[in-house]
Amino acid sequence: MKEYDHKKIEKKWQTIWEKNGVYYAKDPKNNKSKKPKYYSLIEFPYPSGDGLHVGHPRPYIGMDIISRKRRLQGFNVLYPIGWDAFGLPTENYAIKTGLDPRVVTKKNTDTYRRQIKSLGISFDWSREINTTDPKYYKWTQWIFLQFLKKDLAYKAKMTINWCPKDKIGLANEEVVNGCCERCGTVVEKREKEQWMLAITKYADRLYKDLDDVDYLPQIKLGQRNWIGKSEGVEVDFKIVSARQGLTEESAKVFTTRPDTIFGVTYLVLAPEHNLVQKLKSEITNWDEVLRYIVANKKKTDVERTAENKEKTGIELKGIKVINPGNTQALPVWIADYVLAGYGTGAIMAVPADDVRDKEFAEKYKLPIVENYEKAGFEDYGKRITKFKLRDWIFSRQRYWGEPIPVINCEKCGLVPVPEKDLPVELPKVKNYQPTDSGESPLANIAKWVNVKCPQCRGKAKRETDTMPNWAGSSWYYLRYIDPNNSKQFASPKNLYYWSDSKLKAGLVDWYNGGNEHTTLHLLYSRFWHKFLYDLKLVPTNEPYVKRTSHGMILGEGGVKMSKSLGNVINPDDIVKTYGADTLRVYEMFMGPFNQSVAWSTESIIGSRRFIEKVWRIGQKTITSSVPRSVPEKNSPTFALGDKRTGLLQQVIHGSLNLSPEHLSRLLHKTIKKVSEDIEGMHFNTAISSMMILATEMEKKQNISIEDFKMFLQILSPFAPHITEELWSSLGEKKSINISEWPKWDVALMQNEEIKIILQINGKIRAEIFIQAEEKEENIKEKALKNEVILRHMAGKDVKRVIYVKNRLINIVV
RNA sequence: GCCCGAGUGGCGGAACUGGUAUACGCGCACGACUUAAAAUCGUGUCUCGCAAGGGAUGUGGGUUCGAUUCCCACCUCGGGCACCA
Repeated sequence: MKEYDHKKIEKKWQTIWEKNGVYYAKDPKNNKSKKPKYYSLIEFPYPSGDGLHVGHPRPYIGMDIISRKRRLQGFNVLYPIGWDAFGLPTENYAIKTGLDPRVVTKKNTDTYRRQIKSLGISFDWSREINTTDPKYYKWTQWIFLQFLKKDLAYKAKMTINWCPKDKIGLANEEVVNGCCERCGTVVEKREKEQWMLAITKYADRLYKDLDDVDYLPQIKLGQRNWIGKSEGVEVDFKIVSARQGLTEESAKVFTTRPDTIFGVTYLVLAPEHNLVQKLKSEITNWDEVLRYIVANKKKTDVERTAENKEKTGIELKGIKVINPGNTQALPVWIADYVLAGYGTGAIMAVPADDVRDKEFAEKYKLPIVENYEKAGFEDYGKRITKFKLRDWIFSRQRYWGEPIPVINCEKCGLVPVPEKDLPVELPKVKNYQPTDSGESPLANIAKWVNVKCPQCRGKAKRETDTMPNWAGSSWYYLRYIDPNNSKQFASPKNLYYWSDSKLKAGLVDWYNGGNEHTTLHLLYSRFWHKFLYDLKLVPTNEPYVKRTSHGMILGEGGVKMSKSLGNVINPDDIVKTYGADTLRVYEMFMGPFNQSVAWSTESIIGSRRFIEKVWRIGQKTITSSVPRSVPEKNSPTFALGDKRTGLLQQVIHGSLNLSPEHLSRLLHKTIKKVSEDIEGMHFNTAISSMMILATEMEKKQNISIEDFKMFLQILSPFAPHITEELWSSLGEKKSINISEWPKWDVALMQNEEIKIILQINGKIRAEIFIQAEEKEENIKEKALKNEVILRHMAGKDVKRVIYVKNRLINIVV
């Protein structure tokens, strides 16, 4: 018997697969097979310097199982990978070491590629992309220019987060609890011109079109919460001043509860509200008000949170507003609990019904009207829809990102870089540290910055801001479709081919990614896709037909795996000791795919034992085999996972030697279970059922080659190397990867006898066996005659007998 | 504070739309094989009880013939958002 040598087998097949290109997807021009297309996608990794840890491959393995199954089901599968390589860690590393980020990225992607390849994931490596490759980001810049053309990219003065120690502008994601993520210094606010993308123009569609896609419910909910749609009414409150009476001005208030208008006791404006400045001359306590506004503006995020969100405010004396509901004059306040950026920046306060208003009213002794009359929804204003979503701040003052392809001309203003001049390549610099002024390090490269204006040929300067690292990942799934196209980001022919046949529904058939990306990345890429759709550059309205997510792999003991905790497990070590197939099976077996699970090196051995068992059965089958078995009628039966009767237990533990019919029955049940479990990503239970089958196969003296091959096929997406090796040892000339997914035979699965549980008042007392087609009355009669049942029922009357088909009988006494 | 997810053996976890709770795996104990060890195989492994039988799915209620599953209240943990009117 041949020894199972995972190193030899895995290396052998990985080399053969790569040489033969078995996992290459076929594009329409070289595809004559008429196979339907299937596009499965994982979130392409950020290649960090630490290399892969065991958590990274989990989604790759999950989608690999889906992709491999699809190939066996006869699809032309596109399962690509690339690198989302722009970003902070590489840049920070460059600042620290002075190394060129390009060199660092090359080194990191080489490591990642080698590690991922060692796991036998069926990626189409011929389509590998890298967001930092000028040939790639040419098109990221090109799409930006299209946004600019449509006025969806614009510049605006924005308050940004500024780290005074690092002298650098921070993205919101880089601010943790009001402090700089890198050095922990309290972040200040600074006004700066920023590039913005008008995602809010798409808010309604991004919200509504979720109805048409197949995302997990919690993912849809995450998107909806983030977009934050609320339906309400805009109500006008006329302003009266003590000096001149009724004014021309009115305060517009947005409310989702216009019915509470009779409960309004005061009005609150955000301190930044422009009405405050407009009414300056009418406000009798202006000095005091101005002091409050200035003090409030100075506050950092840290101070605001540290104050435990105690609401503060000040009354605007000398002015009142008229409640359109009951013409009552109400006081007007400004307060920090009203946000300038949402709604109209003004609220009508109903302290009886709103906890925040109540808290404020109690603090400042404002009136509270309980038990007021409710109004109709639209009686005092017009219906309006408001979104929480803000426009996307699209510029970063960083080096390692796509340069924004715009030129600032003294005469012409902002001029887009002509498309023929793309890409605007990142120049090499000596120092990656940002400048004191908060500009990107690119601002220091005079040779690169100073250019001629493309319009007037006069003196001009390049935009030195770069794009956020969300940019390259907002459209990468489109580039895989045509990765080497130098004329377009992808050809219409390829785009059309890889789109869902129903069109509009989406393009990627199944996209799996992390929960942490279900808001931003998913929303951004949907936004870009819809924009490209409006330009008729992509054939579908949505990018992803289906979206699922995976849970993280945590370190031993359930804490996050991190370098600082020293609990990082490198997959290289596991592959070396146990093999890629074992690692794959273990990662899928350890727990539900969509939940976080703690790593346990101790438990891997179980998966390795299973793989070895498969190997032993394989060796046995190769040397001696029997023809395919046919089940006999009336043979004893059992169900998967049925332990109570002890029958399966006896089977598993060998005290009962299973007939070939049983094996066949169990095999077909397992085929069904595995086929269905893969679709629901219940990989753990799929493996469990194959373990049961393998245990039983090992008990058998002889297994038919046909049966064993079917087992290998359903196992192959999980453990591709060992199954390919055994498949070829059984004389197959073609790869198991292009064989046909086995179908379960319902006739072979059926049990002749069914076990029925007998309960009295819901308590289990006994069990009986019935024939598959037996009549209900007969079954009930049998149950009532059962010895154990009679004993328990002595002296009691039967009130009801409940029969659940093929399951149980409950006798109520 | 709000939203989402989750609480089941020593551990990771099973249980389809309310119908045999603890599948599968790890660990542990004992046994077989072995000079021995490893590997492998076998037996056992929620709990009380000699048994018949009873009790257990975070806690307390409810609905039901029957609840891990549905409803209400609460507790704990994980994740997200932070005054969104």
